[in-house]
Amino acid sequence: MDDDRPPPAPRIHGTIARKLGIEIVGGIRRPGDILDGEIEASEELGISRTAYREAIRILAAKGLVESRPKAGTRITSRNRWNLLDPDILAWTFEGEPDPQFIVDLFELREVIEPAAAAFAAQRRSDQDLAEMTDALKGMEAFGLADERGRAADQRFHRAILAAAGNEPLTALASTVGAAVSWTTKFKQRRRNLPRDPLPDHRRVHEAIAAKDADGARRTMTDLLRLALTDMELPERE
Amino acid sequence: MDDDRPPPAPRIHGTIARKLGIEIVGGIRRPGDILDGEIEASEELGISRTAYREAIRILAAKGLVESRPKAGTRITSRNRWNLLDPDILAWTFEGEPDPQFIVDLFELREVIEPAAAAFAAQRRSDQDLAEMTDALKGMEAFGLADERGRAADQRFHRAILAAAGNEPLTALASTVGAAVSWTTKFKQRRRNLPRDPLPDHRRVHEAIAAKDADGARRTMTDLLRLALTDMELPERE
DNA sequence: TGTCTCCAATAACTCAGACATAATTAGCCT
DNA sequence: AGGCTAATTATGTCTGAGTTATTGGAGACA
Repeated sequence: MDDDRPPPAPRIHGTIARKLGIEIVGGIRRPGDILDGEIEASEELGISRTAYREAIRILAAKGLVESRPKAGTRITSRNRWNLLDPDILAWTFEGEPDPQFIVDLFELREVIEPAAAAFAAQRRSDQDLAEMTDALKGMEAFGLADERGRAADQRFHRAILAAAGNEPLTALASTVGAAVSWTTKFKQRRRNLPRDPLPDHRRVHEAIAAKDADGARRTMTDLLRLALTDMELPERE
Repeated sequence: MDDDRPPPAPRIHGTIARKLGIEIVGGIRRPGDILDGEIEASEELGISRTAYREAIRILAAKGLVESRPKAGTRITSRNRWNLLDPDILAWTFEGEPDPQFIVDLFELREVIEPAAAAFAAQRRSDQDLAEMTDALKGMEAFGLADERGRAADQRFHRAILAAAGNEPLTALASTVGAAVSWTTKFKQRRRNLPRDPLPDHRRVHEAIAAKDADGARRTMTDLLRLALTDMELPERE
């Protein structure tokens, strides 16, 4: 069910799409800007027009640009961007993301994950629970300072989303869940483990194990709120 | 701030991407399937390899396929698809979408929109409120049987999301909001206006106008729950 | 018999150059 | 001044050749 083959080797079109994508979400290139013509741009980059065009198609598919004959390829306004697209999210965190954006992302998590935890408490299978238990063990074994520990953290949250039994909701997991990982790395950068998040995770786990929907919602809300305050980001006025 | 230029004329690569995308999300082609080679496929479709390849790049950007030299282009497993991508959502509703999927979508709305309504009640500007008022008037004027009325309905929900002041949350609006429109059309198909949804909308509007966050959350929840029961879709067991 | 290394086949990838098409712009006419 | 028309131009499409990354199997070896 899960195709876990090694990712394809990086190709030119993907590389260029990534490069341009980072420049766009990073604000180097701004909405309304018109990119250089295909011939000029491809020569500038030392690649063929074909490869450059395919890169543009990728960006257009994600809503970052729109191109039309004669007018050229222009960067669309931000509200047209698919901010939840995994690639776009990853590109956003390649640069220095706007602190407000991170706050917004956490706010989104505070909306989604408690609800997902409640659903998970109601619908989880024993296998789902076993996956959560295993992930929790991984977090305990390595801690969040370790890369493997962070991976286990992500697995824990993904397992909850999966147990919620709602496909579109789970699709958010790959994006928001990825953001979790980036923000955690972000956090480590400025301070060493401000507080032990493991007890919070255990409480969520217990509630889901007991099929206590309200408890799961509440404990998950607590977990996220504390995680956010630990980030020491600007509060919303 | 909003680039509302006429959409570019349909091009071959977009058309083919759409066609293949519909076949994939519609289940005609299944995960794990390998598409025909570029030469064969492009000849079959009567187009050039270039156009076909660009179509594949679009699908790959949305996570539907993955291609590698020698191995070919294969359809990825569903959990890799960006189900929230506006195009994918639209393609899904081109065919007969799985009823369970629609239920999941409504469930997602019931998670997101009440929270958004609560934020909107706290953060709305007078201009935001004016937009909602205007949209509500549009709904009253035309009713949901009319295309313009449905457009006003969408505007109402979008205005709330926008007033919530959370960009990623708003990004969901273009997808979930679009789904609203499709499901409404879906509903009209089987029965003529089961119940007047306007009073529900007015109550949400009043709560947001009064900056009553809890009230906004509650009334929005009611609105969505009733809208779902009106769909007469299979309940989750 | 099973495992490993190497090699050849293959399909996607990249390139180059030409022609077609659709927006835009300027210019013309009314 | 306004609206139609045609030239301009950047993207779109096509063809055909050459390159590169996987793969699957042949052959060597334990």
